[in-house]
Amino acid sequence: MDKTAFLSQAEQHCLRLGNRLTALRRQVLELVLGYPGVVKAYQVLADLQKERGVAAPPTVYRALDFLVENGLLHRVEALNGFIVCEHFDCPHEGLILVCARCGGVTELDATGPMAALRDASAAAGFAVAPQNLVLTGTCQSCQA
Amino acid sequence: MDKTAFLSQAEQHCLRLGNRLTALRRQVLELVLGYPGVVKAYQVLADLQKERGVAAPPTVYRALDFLVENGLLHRVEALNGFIVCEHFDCPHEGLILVCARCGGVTELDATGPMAALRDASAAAGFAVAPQNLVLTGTCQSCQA
DNA sequence: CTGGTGATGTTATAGGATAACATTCAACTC
DNA sequence: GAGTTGAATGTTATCCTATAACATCACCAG
Ligand SMILES: [Zn+2]
Ligand SMILES: [Zn+2]
Ligand SMILES: [Zn+2]
Ligand SMILES: [Zn+2]
Repeated sequence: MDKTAFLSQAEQHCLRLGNRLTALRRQVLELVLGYPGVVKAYQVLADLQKERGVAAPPTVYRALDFLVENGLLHRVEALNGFIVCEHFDCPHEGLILVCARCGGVTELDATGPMAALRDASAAAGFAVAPQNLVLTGTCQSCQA
Repeated sequence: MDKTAFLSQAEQHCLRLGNRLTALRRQVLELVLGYPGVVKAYQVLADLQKERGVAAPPTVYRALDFLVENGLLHRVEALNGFIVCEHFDCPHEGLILVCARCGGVTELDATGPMAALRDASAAAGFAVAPQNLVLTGTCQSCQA
């Protein structure tokens, strides 16, 4: 999907959820889209400052939080970063693989393994909520 | 296992790995043991300062890193915290279940499910690094 | 116009982690 | 015992990440 189409669909997606993809939020999403993999909040902030002149942390954090809440981004806790979700329109439990060396990201279907995790947790009385799984490691091209 | 026995076994465990559980490291481990769930580095730092008078962040971070490397603690990335590993003597990867309602934490051995995830990822050319899995959900007592 | 609501701007600070260098300690050699 | 070496710890400073608190603005309904 090309960038323009993605942004357009993202806007529709937000509307369906009853939220607005404002100019600022759209700009932030566009900046994140400019990276192949994981982006950090302060990186986006720096980019935003180049385009707008001024911007403070809360500006970018609020936009990023909005995008995460609306399913357009995933937060990668282990790396203090964010990645674009390529298929925000279909509800999914993705397996997100993040390369620790190049920052590249791959999403796999993890239905089977997730079910196994859910079963193991249920046996301990714990109800696992729907969520994405983020694993770090090394991608194919970074394996020496 | 009671605290003294745990510390004693932890010391033996480190020795087997060719490392030393020094007084400082032991003290930090003891402080973490004092908490039922997730502890943060700066909380440990504060405790350490109460007991020693002075202590700086690197002191506690180095000790925590050592304990993680030796399998006595797990780092919970998503929460910027650490938990004690109750079964450090058998190699495993933790499945850490965090209750969204009460904040309680349970650790399961996720070696099996992790192997499944690793296989699925390997099929995509991705080498998953050893790590803990953090899942959110609802614990038994919080399920109404 | 006016009040209310959501979004954004602004300032300041809290919270988490590490770099770089100095010092001390334990163990091993001579 | 003195000297040497590498690991561990102390110390200072700084960077990165994230949010609190409050002010302002844009928009729309009444
Ligand atoms: Zn996704
Ligand atoms: Zn890579
Ligand atoms: Zn464990
Ligand atoms: Zn609970």
